Amino acid sequence: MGRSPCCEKAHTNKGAWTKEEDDRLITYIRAHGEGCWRSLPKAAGLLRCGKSCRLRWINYLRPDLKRGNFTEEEDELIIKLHSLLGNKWSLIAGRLPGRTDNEIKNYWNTHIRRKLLNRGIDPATHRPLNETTTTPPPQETSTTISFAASAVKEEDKTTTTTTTTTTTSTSGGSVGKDLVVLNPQIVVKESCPDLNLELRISPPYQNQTAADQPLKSGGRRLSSGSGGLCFSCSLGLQNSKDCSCGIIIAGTSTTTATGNSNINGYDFLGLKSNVLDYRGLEMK
DNA sequence: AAACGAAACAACCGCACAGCA
DNA sequence: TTGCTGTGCGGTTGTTTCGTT
Repeated sequence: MGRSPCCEKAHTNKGAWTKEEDDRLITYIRAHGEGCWRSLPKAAGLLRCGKSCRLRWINYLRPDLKRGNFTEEEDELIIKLHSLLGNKWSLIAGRLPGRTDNEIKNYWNTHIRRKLLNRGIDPATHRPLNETTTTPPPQETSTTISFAASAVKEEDKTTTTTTTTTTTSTSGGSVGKDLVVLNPQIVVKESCPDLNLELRISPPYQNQTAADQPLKSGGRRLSSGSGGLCFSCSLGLQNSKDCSCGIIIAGTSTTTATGNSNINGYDFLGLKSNVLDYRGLEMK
């Protein structure tokens, strides 16, 4: 028995959305909230596929979207994130408030790719173009963000650590990650100075926001950047006045409100001065 | 002003993942 | 354990807009 189609294609509109359709969708979601996309079109009186409604809402109708041109800071941030994450547009979007994965993907393909090529950089590998024939691209090798070196040093300082190394690989571009877990609340600071991409394994934080709640079902949402930290902290912006998770910084380590130690504190892209405004961002 | 090509943007499609019965 | 379902993601395609001749 095959899977039922997400919608009755014969009776659904396709193509550009009309103002009336947008209004219907907005009105319905304001009244009933997001979710249950399959049944939403019928309930909202829309002749659209549920997936289409979801896409329209997420990419264009959500009230927290930032429209308009990308800034130079956003450009550079996207480039850095792409060099580490590959074509993980949703993850990249998660670090750019008000931007959607689709928007970033399009922007990458139309602007940044060309920008990098003009700089003589291969947009796929982030290496100089004349190196790409001799050096395998990161997607296929271990452009692993190796945290092992710093982990060893950190390990010297503690006798109760366990080291877990995981490497993930995906078809679209892999992100190798040596994740060193010291205890359920501590992840060793990676040696990469620019980006805080740590994944935490920790008990649920009591003051979770809606965005930190687990998915009701399905999806591939990753938990990086959540796990009890506010978004400022997930970006390494613990000094930010916008920090809302109660992390107290002491030197190069932090202590959370629950008393757990945290390694942290480097200047994420030099953004401790809030070059980018991440206020109000919710991880998707 | 018209034709054409390139660029930019919007939307669709197929697949993968996670939750649940 | 397995299959179904709902949802999210990345790649691709279609459409519109802009610039040039």
